[in-house]
Amino acid sequence: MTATIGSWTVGRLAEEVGVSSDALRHWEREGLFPAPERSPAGYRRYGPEGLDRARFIRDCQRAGLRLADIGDLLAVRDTGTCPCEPAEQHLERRIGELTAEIARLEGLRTQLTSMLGAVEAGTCDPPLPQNWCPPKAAVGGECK
Amino acid sequence: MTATIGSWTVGRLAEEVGVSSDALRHWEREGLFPAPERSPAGYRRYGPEGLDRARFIRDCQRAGLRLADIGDLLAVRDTGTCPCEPAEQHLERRIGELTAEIARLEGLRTQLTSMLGAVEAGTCDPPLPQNWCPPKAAVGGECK
DNA sequence: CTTGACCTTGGACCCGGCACCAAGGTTTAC
DNA sequence: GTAAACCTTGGTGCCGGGTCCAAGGTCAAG
Repeated sequence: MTATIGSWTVGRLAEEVGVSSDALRHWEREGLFPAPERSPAGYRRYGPEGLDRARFIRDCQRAGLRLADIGDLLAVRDTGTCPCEPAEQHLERRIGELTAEIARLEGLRTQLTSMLGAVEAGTCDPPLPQNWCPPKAAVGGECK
Repeated sequence: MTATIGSWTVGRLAEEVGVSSDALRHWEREGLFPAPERSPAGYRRYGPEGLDRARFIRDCQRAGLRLADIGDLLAVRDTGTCPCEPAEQHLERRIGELTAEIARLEGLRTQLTSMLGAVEAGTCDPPLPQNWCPPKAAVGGECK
């Protein structure tokens, strides 16, 4: 309430939170940050709530949430209530995404590993790139 | 050698390989594909080697390699020798990347899972976003 | 008072891998 | 012969999350 002039400029706030001032301005443009008060000269002036908000965004980002999702959470949070319910949904969705992505990457890694094994063994035709070797020489694969 | 007019147009080749004709043209622009012969009217005409090449690129992509890497492999392949050695390096590098990424995602998932657990349990202050709850109400966290 | 470090704005650019567009020429199927 | 379905080119747009830039105003230390 008290418009205590906590008085952080973008740069200071950015440093405090550990992000770039460009990032802070970007968040503002994206609607995650309400337009802060300005100094007579037009400099952004943030109070403690700006610090809190920036940290919240940063933490959510570290949790792998996207800015749009964070915006959802902030909207709830700004009503004065906990964003726990929507957070739950976002977390669940994100966990699902992570699980799928991990599975995909693991499958890929398995594939690559077997390819690598084949390459090292000198048998370089069966794995996925069936045609490692140029078509002409494709017969007697004296590879490697 | 024999300039057999295999005669695939971009569209046909694209369909045959299972990619878009835009993708084929893109690959050409990116230097992965040599400029093909042209029909009198200027249409791209691909022979069997185009088919082979497109499939090679597609397969490498499926293996998670980037176009730039595939370009490296093709350069070797075009000398008439197997791209096995460079492929080995790319594969190893890529496997390393995958391993790192998988580890990162798993860490993230663990974190999110514990956050989710906390949210469900109603204890929503300790996990990463320390301040789920708006600062004012931060005291008696009757969350959820 | 000067120097240098900060701040302002809008916009362009980056990564990767295309997708989509317009405006026009060509080929093919009926 | 004509309409549909293809092809050509160069260009812009998209996703996400910013970064970097120029040109200029402001503020603090010495």
